[in-house]
Amino acid sequence: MPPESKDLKSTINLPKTTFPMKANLPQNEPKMLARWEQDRLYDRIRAARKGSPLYVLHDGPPYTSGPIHLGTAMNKCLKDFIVKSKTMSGFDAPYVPGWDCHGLPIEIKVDKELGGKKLQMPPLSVRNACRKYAQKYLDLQRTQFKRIGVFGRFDQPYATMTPQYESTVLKTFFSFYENGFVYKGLRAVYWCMHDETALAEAEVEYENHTSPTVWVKYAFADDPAKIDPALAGKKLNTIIWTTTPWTLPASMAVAFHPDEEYVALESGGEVYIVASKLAADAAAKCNLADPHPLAHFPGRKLERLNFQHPFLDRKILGVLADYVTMDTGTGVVHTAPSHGAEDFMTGVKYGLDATSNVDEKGILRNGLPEYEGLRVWDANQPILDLVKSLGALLHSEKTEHSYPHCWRCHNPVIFRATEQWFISMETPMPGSAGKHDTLRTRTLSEIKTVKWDPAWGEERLSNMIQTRPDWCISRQRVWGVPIAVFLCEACGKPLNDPAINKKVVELFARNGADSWFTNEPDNLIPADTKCPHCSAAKFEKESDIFDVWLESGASYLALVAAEPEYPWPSDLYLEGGDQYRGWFQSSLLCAMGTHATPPYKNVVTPGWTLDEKGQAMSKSRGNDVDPVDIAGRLGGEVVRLWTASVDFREDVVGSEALMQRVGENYKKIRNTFRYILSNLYDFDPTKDAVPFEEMQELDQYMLRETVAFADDVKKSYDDFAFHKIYHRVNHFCIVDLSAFYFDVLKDRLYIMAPKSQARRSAQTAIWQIGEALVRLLAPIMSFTSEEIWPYLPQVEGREESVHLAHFPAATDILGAGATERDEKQHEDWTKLRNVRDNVLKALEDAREKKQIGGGLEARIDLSASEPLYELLKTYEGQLRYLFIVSAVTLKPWVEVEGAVGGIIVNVYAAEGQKCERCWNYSTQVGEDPTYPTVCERCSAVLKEL
RNA sequence: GCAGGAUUAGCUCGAAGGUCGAGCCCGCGGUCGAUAACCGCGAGGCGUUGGUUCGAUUCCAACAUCCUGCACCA
Repeated sequence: MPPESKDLKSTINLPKTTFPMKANLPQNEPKMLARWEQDRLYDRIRAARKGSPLYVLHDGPPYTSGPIHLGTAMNKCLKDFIVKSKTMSGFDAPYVPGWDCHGLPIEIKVDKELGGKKLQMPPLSVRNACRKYAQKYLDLQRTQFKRIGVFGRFDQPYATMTPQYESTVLKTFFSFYENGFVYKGLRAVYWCMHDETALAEAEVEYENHTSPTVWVKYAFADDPAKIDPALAGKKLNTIIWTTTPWTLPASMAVAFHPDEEYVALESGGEVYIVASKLAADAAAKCNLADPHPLAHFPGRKLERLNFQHPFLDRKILGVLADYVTMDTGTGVVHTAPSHGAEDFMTGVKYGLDATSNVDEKGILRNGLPEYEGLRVWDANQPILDLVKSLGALLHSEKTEHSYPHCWRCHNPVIFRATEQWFISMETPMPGSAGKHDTLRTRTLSEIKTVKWDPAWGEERLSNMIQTRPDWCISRQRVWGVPIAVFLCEACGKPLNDPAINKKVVELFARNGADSWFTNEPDNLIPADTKCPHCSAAKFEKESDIFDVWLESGASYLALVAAEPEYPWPSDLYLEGGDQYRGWFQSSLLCAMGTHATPPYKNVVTPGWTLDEKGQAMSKSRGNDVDPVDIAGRLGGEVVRLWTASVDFREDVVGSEALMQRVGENYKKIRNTFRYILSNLYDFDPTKDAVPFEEMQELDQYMLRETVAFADDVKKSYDDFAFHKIYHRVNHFCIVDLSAFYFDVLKDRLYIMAPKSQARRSAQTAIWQIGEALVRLLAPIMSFTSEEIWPYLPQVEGREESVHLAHFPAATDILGAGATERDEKQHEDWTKLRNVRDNVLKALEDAREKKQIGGGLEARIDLSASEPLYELLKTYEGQLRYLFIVSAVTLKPWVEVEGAVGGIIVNVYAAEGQKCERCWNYSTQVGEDPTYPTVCERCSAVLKEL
């Protein structure tokens, strides 16, 4: 029964699928997540890869004081891409997320919540409040990371506030301690005398402050001829300049720049040494009448010569320092090692006394009656008066300048030298060859064994290790791991007994670091223990806690302690560039102290997240993009795809507009899949698949292109070049598939008899393409790949989840036995596609001239020079389908003026009638009386049906 | 100020000592059998100034702008 003309449409194999065009990601992703959770997919992946080579990416712990931001989201997505791609490459790649829970920011926030109550609370209560706070954000961040599709051992993460972790921190410290790396000593730190506490640099804010500024005469107390013969017998002085007169009692040295020129100015019978560049200014300020230079010399001439303190019986040493600048003052810097960071360093270098005579309340002690017992600010004027009365005050004025303030109480802070714990960078390594084989030098040589990506990381970290001071690991705080060391009550010296240390580590492992607060020394120290220094028998507990960097630096040590089969070193660390100062460095040092090797084989550094103007993204600026918000409105997949779209090794731009754009792109990829699925509705690979060698050549060519595509993508996964994958996938979907292959294939898929070899060949190809593409995209588009997975034909042995599957190999795509590459075929088809582009351009010209509308309304004459003509001749019968026109006539080459690329395309209106079924034009429409409105090709198909 | 990095189309990127290029966006058109789709065509660029070179967007130097970390000091 011949179909009526209106029923012809029902004889066409139009695409059909229930795979929705609209993704509805915000609604569907949470359902997918629930399913994964219920199926315990992460555990099933572990089980599936058990026994495969391990690949351990060790997670850097984010800080638990707020929700995640775009940078954190990107960081986790990148790690997820790596873990999933390694998994699909056949590795056993576990991922244990971690969190950094201790430290100041949390303690400060909790302080604010507690208000004045904190002072009345015992440390354990404060710690409990902090723990609750940290746990709250750990839970929040965990939910947020999962929401963007990150896979990992989320039900059993590592956290720096767990007993096992805390004991590892302490054990790591003892490893340093027992090997002689640790000492306790003075150091100048920021000190808030209002809050009576040391401050970290991050807790200091610069605000304007008005200070008295004084120019003070320091008499020279050495032989002037040592500087220059011209000065012999002169009454010599130098002039210092300071904005903190209260530090003068602590003045131990005057610093000169080694290479800057200084001048000795004679005026009123005395001689003054100041920097040449500042001489005029200093002479004017200090009212030096008629100054004239006696000698010029570099600052280094003054090293280790003596001066006299203006009001104390103390020799002041001439020292050299590179930080002396020539922009303000006199070029001579009064140096009080107990009250300045740089002064302190200089003091260490020259062996100066750094004892602080300022107590924790900021009151001067052990001083002259004029200022004894006064607060530092109140001492300024009396000291100034004292200096003046001795004739040493040459000038004074008020200066407004930027000065560090406490970020909590906003009072100005001071530097104050206090006892701190240090890890010395100059300690010889255990079993070392000599004293030049120190923690610093060995670390520097071990840095070279790590692969840094980008490569500048090696230089950057080396520079930092090269110049960094000893590591100050103590903090006078509550929320952290206590430095669990006993101190002799009599002499104050620490007890370092490995047996006792071990006992405390075990205690921490059982009961957590809180047990340091609940146990008294007597519970932990054997009764007969005596101080090795003074033989006293009474001990007290150290009250400082560890720098949090020491804690997070021990993270891989903690993980390996719990998972002994994990490799040392780990395969990869991946964190932002700020971690060269932080985690990369502290992890490296902790590993050096315990294993004498780095904890990582590879270190990768993503860039910073910026807004569309190139400004750093931050919540306080209000230019941040919230990944959780994007996930809620556009989908977690969009956050993932955005992460993949940018070159993460550089600073990356994130914005609403970019997310929208990526979302558009997502639709394109999704539609490509939808088209594949919609043409497989009647395809069962076990029955219908066509062997490679029997496939149409276009299909063979496209499958080989797919193999090349898969190779590129897999290579890019290995290189962590996700943005290349993003662009390669786009290109493949848009240019190779949608615009070329699928467009050409429509005719064959729709028109040919459903079970015809031609159609089955095409279906086999797109099935394999879909199967390859879904796997290759799974690490990045984890939600959508999983959604697509069951829509593709189910063959036996196929995994339940795409995330359990492997990347496709060439034999998966082509079938066994097919040659992976065919250069001739590739070149031929590249040329054919080139000709196609020329034809499409010619069609567009004809369209513009209103000669044709759709391509099928055209027939074309094509002529080409050799050897292209020969090639076209071979494919002559296929050309009309390749170009999607109704007819192609191949003509021998004739030399024509203006022919481009050896091709001439002429477009004409197609001859004959439009076939009502396939829309091609044919002169034979109507020849078959059974089907009078269709072409010869369609009538043949219809007879077959 | 010190250390490290960046600058290519409106956006995201790729390549290379020899006329740079892709996708998206945009404009125009086609199609109405992937339709909250699909196809084609078009427009559009190497931060600035020097140097090396036959030739530089590429190599070198300086400058500018931006990012990160450190130092911001007497």
